[in-house]
Amino acid sequence: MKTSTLQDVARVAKVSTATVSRTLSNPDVVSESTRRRVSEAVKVTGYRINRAARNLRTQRAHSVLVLLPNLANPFFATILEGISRHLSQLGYSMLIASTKQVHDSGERLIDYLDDARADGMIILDGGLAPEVVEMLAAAPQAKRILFACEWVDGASFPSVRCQNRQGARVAVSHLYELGHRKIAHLTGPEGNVLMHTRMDAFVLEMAARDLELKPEWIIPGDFSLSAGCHAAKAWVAMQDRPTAVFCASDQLAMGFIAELSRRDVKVPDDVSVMGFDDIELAEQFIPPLTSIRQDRLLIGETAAKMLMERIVSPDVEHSSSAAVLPVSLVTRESTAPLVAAQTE
Amino acid sequence: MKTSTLQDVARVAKVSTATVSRTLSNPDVVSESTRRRVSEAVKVTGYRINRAARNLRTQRAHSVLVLLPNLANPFFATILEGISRHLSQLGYSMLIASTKQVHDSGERLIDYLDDARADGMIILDGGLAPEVVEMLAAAPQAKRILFACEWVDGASFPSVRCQNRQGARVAVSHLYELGHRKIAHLTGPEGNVLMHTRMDAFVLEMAARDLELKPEWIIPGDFSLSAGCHAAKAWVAMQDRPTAVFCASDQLAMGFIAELSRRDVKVPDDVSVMGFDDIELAEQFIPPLTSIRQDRLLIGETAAKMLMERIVSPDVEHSSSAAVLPVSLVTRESTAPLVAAQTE
DNA sequence: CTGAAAGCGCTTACAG
DNA sequence: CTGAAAGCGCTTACAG
Repeated sequence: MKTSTLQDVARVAKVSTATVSRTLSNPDVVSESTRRRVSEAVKVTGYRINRAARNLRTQRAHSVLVLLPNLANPFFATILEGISRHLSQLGYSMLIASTKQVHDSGERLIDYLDDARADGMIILDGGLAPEVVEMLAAAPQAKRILFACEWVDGASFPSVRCQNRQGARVAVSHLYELGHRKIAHLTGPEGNVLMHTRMDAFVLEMAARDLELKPEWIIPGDFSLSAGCHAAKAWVAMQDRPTAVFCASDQLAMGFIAELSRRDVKVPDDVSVMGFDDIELAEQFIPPLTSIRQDRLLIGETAAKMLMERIVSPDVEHSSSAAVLPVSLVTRESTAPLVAAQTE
Repeated sequence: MKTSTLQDVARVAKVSTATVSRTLSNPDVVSESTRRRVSEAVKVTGYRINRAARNLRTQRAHSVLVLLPNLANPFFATILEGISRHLSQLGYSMLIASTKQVHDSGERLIDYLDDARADGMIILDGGLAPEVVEMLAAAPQAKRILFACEWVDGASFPSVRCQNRQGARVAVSHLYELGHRKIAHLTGPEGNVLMHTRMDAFVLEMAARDLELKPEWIIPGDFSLSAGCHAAKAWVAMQDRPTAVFCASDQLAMGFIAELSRRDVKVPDDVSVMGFDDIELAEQFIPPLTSIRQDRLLIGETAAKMLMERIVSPDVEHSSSAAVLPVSLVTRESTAPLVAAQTE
C-alpha cells in the first residue's frame, strides 16, 4: 500500500492538484461543493501531506533546532516541554542537539540553518566558542537565532532569561531578614554568564546592606552536585564560618547539604542554605530546599513564541531586547532564623 | 547573500549537476581531477546541501522520532544522549515528542511516518493506547518502529530493554544475603509493563527462597517521589514491618527515605531500602542509594543501532526478538545487614 | 567517467 | 472559483 499523493486526491475529487492544495491550506478560497468533494477524497485516499515536498516548495523546514549544552541535565526538560508545546501548536517540530554532539559530529551549528533542516534556533548554551557565535552572528539567518536562559554578552541576539540579578537580591534579603549577617555565595562555573550575573548582584546587595564579605565566602563551584560537596568541605574548614550560604543552583545546594550531613552538620540548624532554580526535586529534598524559582515552562514557551514571530514575519521590526521573566522566592525548610549558638 | 545550490557549484566547476552530486555522495566514482575541481567549487561557493530537496528526492526524511511519555522526566536524558550519538554518526537527526503533546496537538503518531517527517520511531512509552498500538502495527512502516525500556506485551515490535527480572532477583538476593527475611516491594504504576515484570520476578524470587510475603508488603506506587512518600506512611503504619524494601525505581526509594527521615526512621539502621535504575542522583543521595543499574547510554545506542539497521536495510530479515541488556547491583549505604533491634 | 533528462510531491503566480 | 504550468534543489537510471 503506497501512501497517496495530491495527485491521487485530485483524481478522486475530479479537480486539479492546485485546487486540492488550496482546499487544504486555504479552504475559504474554494467553493463549498469543492471543499466537500476534496474532503471526501482525502478521506477515501487516506491522504497525508508529504512534508519533504512542502518544505522544498515553501523553502521552510517547519522545524526549529534547540541546542542544549548537555542532554543529560534535567534542568532543561521543562523548558523543552514549553518550547515543544508552542511549536506543535503552529505545526512545527522540535529538533534537539547538544553542543558537544554537534562538535563531535564535525558539523557546524550554522549548517542546521544552511541546509534547510531548521528554520530557526533556540540556544540554551551561553558558553559557545566565540568563533561559533561570530559565525552565527554573521550568517544571513542570524535573525532566526535566539538565546534562552543563558546568553552571550556583547552579541546582539534576542534572548529570554529570568531576573537573575533580582533573584540574587531576594536571596540575600531573605537571609538578612532571618538575621543572617555572614552570608557566603557558592557560585556557578567561572566564565558562565549566569554565574557572573548572580555573583555580581550578590556582591552588590551585600555591599548595599553594609555586610562584610570575606574573599573566602565566595566559593567557586560549577552548578553540579559534586561542586556542592567540595564547597561543604571548604565551609567546614573555614575559621570564620558564614551562617548562611546562597548557592547559584539547586544542585549545588543539594550537594552542599548532602556533604554537610555526612559530617553531622545540620541544615538549617547549623547553617542556612538556599538554592536557585527551584527544580522539581527541591521540594522533596531533605530538608526541603528554599530556592529562587524560575518558571521554566514559561521560559520555553516565551522563547518559542519570540522565535516563531521572527520566523513567520521576518520583515517586521522585532525588539531585540531581552525578555526578562520574573523569579520568586520559595521559602522551605533549609533556611531558618539565625540562633545564638551559630554566632559564638 | 543567497545560499548556493548544486547548480552554482556545477557552473563554477564546469561540470554537470549530476557530477557534483556524485562527487559529494560517492567520490570514488569520479575522476581525481573532477573531484578536485568540484571540491574547490564547493569551497568557493560555500555550498551546503539542501536537505529538504534531498529528502524529497531520496524519499527519506533522514530523521527519527523519539517518543517519550513525558519530556520532564530526567530518567530519559541519558537514553536520548545515546540515541542521538548514534543517529548523528549516520547523518540522521533526532525529533522529539511526548505522548501527551502528540495527543493534544490532534495528530496521530503514525503521521510522523506517513508525512515523511521521520523514517522511523523509537518509543519509550509502553502505555500507548491499544488503538494507537494497533494502528502502528497495521501501518506499512511498522518495520521501522521499535520500543525501548518499556514495550507492549503481545505486540510484535522489536525492543530494547534491560534485564528487569534479573534485576528484581538480584535485589532480593542482595537483601537476603544481608540477613533480611521480611522484604517488601514498592511497585511502579498499575498497568505498566515494567511494574508487572519487576513485581512478578520479585514474587517468584521470594517464593523460591521460601520467604513469607504478606499481601500488604506489596505496596502500590507509580515510580514517583511522592508515591515513595505515601508508601513510607504505609510502612510506618504496618503491624509487622518488613526490614527491607525493594523499590521499583530510584525516585520511589528517594521519596520513601525522605518521608521516613521526616519521621525519624533511619535508613539503613531501621530499614534497608534499595532502588532500581541507578540514576545520577542515587550516588549523591543521603544515604547513597543501593540500586540496580541500567546502562541508559547503552540502551539508547542499541535502540538507535537496531532501528537504523532496519531503516537502511529494510529487506534484510532482522531478528524481531528483544535485545535485553544487563543490569548490575550497585551497593551503597541505604542497605545494611539486619541487626537484632530490627526483629524484636 | 560524465551529461541530459526525468521526477520526487508539493505550492503559487498567472490567466481565465 | 479553478486549472495548466513552472519550479523548489536534489538524485539516479540511462545512454554514451
